[in-house]
Amino acid sequence: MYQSRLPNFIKKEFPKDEESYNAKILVRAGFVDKLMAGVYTYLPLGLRVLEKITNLVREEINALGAQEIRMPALSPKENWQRTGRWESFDALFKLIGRDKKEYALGPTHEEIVVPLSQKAIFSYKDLPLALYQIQTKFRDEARAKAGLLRGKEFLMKDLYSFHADQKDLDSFYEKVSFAYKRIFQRLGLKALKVEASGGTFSKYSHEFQVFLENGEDEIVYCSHCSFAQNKEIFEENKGYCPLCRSFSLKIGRASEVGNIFKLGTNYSHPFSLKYKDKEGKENLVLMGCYGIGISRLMGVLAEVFHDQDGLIWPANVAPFKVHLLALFGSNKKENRKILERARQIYKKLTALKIEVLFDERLDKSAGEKLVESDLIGIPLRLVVSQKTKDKIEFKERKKKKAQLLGLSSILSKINSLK
RNA sequence: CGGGCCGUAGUGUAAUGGUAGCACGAGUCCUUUGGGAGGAUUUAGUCCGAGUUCGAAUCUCGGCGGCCCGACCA
Repeated sequence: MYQSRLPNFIKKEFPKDEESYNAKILVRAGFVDKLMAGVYTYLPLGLRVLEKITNLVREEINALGAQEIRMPALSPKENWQRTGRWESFDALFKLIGRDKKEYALGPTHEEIVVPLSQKAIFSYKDLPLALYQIQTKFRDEARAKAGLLRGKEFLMKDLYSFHADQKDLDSFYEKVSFAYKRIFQRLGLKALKVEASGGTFSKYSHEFQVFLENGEDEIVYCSHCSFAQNKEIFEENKGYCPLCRSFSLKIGRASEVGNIFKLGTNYSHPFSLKYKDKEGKENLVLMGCYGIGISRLMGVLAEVFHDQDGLIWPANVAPFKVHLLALFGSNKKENRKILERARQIYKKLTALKIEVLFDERLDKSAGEKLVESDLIGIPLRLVVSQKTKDKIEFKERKKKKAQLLGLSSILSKINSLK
């Protein structure tokens, strides 16, 4: 991609109306634009990151044998009345159509997926079933906060599973848990699996929490064993770990990037979602639901991976793998050569399906290009200039030192990045 | 939803109640080019509404909006 084609949303200063780091840097570096509190536009660079995360999540969820669907964001009041959540779901966005009918904008989709699955679940032979979607969610939050960490409109992966018996639900729940661990691991995040309240309907739940200064949750965990609980359910004792009994309990702030629930029959019951077993007897379907906040993850990644100069994206979600800069001098003839060399490199890399952002802009100074490159945070930077002669300067965003290399050794460096 | 802080060109900032200024950006021209280049020139602003006052960006009230703390967050 030629950088001259990118609309330039990069700012010289941090926005004054944001305080959380992820909001400040993502706005400044031109990844997102704020439309209103808790609602952001994803600009070209930001959308690329969002889709990288989306695809990574999709891969792992597909590997569970789940089927992707896309449910509507708009849904009728009746479905929500059926479960009582028209009244009880505080953050439900409600609207009225010209037909005077009332609708909800989906904050989560149990009310939609249950009647949907009813059309495909009749017998024990139709189970288990797992459906998921990656879709924009709406929640009328009392307070949007911390940039992408809590928005009124956000991207979420929501998976719903359907089972004939508890054992099957339990084993699928564990499989999802492992898939989640893989997802966060691939994103370079240390996510702690934490016991949490099941909320109004469910007794059991686990959250996946990433330690962050400005995370919303407080986590009690043991530095000695695997004990970890959300502070909201932690019961005070004499200071030792309830699991391993060592005095190694710690507390930390974290942001919830995923959660998994065993819903049991809480949603199949109001919709009478049943299947016939081998004896022809009708039973309620057991359900689980599993969410990952995709856009929140993008905010968390910005919070975790940066330095004073800007973002440092992990390679597998970076908007591009390589940032190729052509730095020009005063000599026009020389500049033409530099541009030509850079263009050759760009062509070779793109022919190898390597994603390259090519800063070939003539009207930007070398300094500005370098500063912007650091802000954007693409993992590898290549520079062609008068200084590099017939070599190419290679630098990893996360490292201090650059080195001059030939194209072939640069190619092997890029390949080893993966 | 309670509390606090705050709203000035696109961005970031200044202006005792007394001429709304500066920098960056953007447009044009020239010179520049390895860490946000320089000159010339143009462009663009006091969130909205009322009040106090000879005079309001500044004081008062109301609204709207943003951030933060808390409550809330199946």
